[in-house]
Amino acid sequence: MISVDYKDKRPIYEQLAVNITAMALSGELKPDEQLPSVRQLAVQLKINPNTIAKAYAELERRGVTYTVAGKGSFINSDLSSAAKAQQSAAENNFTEAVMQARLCGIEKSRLLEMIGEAYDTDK
Amino acid sequence: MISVDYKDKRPIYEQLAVNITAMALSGELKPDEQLPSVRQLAVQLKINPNTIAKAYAELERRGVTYTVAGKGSFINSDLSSAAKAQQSAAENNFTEAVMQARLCGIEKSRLLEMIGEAYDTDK
DNA sequence: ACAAGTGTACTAATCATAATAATACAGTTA
DNA sequence: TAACTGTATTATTATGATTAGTACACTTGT
Repeated sequence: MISVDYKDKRPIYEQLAVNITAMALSGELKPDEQLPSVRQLAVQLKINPNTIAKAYAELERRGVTYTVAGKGSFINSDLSSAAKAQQSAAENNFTEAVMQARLCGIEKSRLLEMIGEAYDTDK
Repeated sequence: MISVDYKDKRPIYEQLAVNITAMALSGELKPDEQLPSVRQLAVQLKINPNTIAKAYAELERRGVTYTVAGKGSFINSDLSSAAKAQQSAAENNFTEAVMQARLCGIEKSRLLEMIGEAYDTDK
């Protein structure tokens, strides 16, 4: 389900874009499946339609969706570029986390331990 | 050297706090060593004294420094609480990065590879 | 043709945060 | 006493996110 977390410091439109991208990549949203309309989702989440529109514009810019004038926004069938971008971002994030941990004096063996746990966590 | 990066999206006062904390934990700043004065550092970095003051207040709140009225701010000799907080944050960040990577379909073996490289990087 | 729905565009107003600016104050030091 | 310390206060500016309201071109179903 598409949702928004107000405790999250990221802008709402960014949360929506990331959220929907994840749902598309996981298959929870199928290729060519139509997203809820801007106005409909705005009512559902009780936020401004312009914020939804901004998120949808971002999704199209990132290659996650395509737009048909007068019809709506749909999940792209080719998500390879979005998937690559996401993986690249995740790898950068991971590398940064490793270097940060090293600077804190965390041993490499400890990181290896943590991977074992974190990688198999449900969530 | 204490510095500020305007390309960084984090607030200046936060950058300063993190920067000085890292210098204290690495030993680049010794226990009981006096930090540059609010006004002096403001001139040096060409930013407002209030921004420095905010960073110094944060550092004291986080247990990195102590303040002597009329004298200045000094590095705390006991940095264990700050070190623990920093390590805890780094571990959380690392765990998040691992789970994000897994969600992107990155194999565990790939992460193990990347640790080998990232952990030994200079920077 | 018509009405209702789609995304998009535009301007304005509001709000929160960061940063600047200019003082002022209490304490310390020489 | 003079010059320095951190701190506090108030006001102002800048920026980004969000809200608000409106308008437009397009598609769909009647």
